[in-house]
Amino acid sequence: MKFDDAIVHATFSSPLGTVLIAATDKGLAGLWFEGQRHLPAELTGTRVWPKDPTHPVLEQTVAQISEYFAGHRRRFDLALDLVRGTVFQRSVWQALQAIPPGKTLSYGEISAKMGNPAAVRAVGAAIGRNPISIIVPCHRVIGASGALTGYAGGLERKKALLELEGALH
Amino acid sequence: MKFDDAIVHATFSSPLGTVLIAATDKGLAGLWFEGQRHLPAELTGTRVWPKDPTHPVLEQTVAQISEYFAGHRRRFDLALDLVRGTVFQRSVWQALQAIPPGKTLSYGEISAKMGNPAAVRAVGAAIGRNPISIIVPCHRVIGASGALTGYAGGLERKKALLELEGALH
DNA sequence: GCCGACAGGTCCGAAAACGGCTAGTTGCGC
DNA sequence: GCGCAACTAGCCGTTTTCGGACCTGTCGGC
Repeated sequence: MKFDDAIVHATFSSPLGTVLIAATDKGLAGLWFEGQRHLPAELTGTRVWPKDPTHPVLEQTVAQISEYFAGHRRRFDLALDLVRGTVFQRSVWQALQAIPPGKTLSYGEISAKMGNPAAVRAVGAAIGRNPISIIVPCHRVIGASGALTGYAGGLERKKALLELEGALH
Repeated sequence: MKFDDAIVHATFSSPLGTVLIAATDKGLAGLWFEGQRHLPAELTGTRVWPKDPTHPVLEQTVAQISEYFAGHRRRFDLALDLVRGTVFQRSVWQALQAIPPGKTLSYGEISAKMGNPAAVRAVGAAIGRNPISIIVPCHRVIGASGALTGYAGGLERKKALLELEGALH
């Protein structure tokens, strides 16, 4: 995944560990947990983005995420910069945003809704590459059997997020 | 067991407890005691059949069963819809209808009559799935030793039915 | 470029488990 | 010896369970 536009980042701590966020002038471009998988190359490599905690989008993000973890917010109001990724991935991420808080869907239901029921594994792979955790709610997708099945940030975090939203039990 | 055709149901009370009956336009399709085993999924699940106590077949059934329990009737004159079930099950249910009231057969005798003497346990399993109790007289089949051995509606009911028909002692 | 791995799910066949049994064999007590 | 209970091992259709095969888009490695 490439980030050609001017991009800045910041970090803050959450109940689920340190969180790194990145934004362009178009909006929030990424939100990753510490140690999660499928991080963009810029985060693991030598080249880094400039740090700028005063960026308006990043400040809004920190505020809304804090409200979210405090249980005072369920939906987010943020400009998102989701230009990157393949056509297929973007359509998956778009489908994710249609899942309301407190509800879950299965990978199969997502692929069916996208008109390609057989692309279940591909959907799983694309969800795993979702750059904006929590806000693009990839954690609301679980296995058809009800098992949590996987999460780039670790199953513990997925479980915690779903419990926070009241989607379990 | 599937019930694809249009089907309606009704309930009535008998000396042996509440009875549920179901019918299609082809005839009586089911008669179950309250709480008996091997109920069709439609009765235990969320999906239910429409209720229609005025259905001709159901009215006839209620009338004839009442006469039966009053001791004024031994044979039934009803159209039966026994299309469902496997080939083997249907042949077993057919064999049951050949047992006259007041008489009993053993599971082994049934399987022998069907030309497959070794299929005794299979016969027992099929009899347990008989959808139309009383009228398809599964209660007239007892163990080779004379023991009642089993009944989906409970051994007490089996015993009561056989006593009513004068098949005991 | 080709290959293999994935945050899954469906289908199909094989295998095992499960019964409303029963004849045969023990192991008792008389 | 005899009778009776308890156990056993086959019997057979059905149901359930389980394991592969296959599908699909991307990405990382060769």
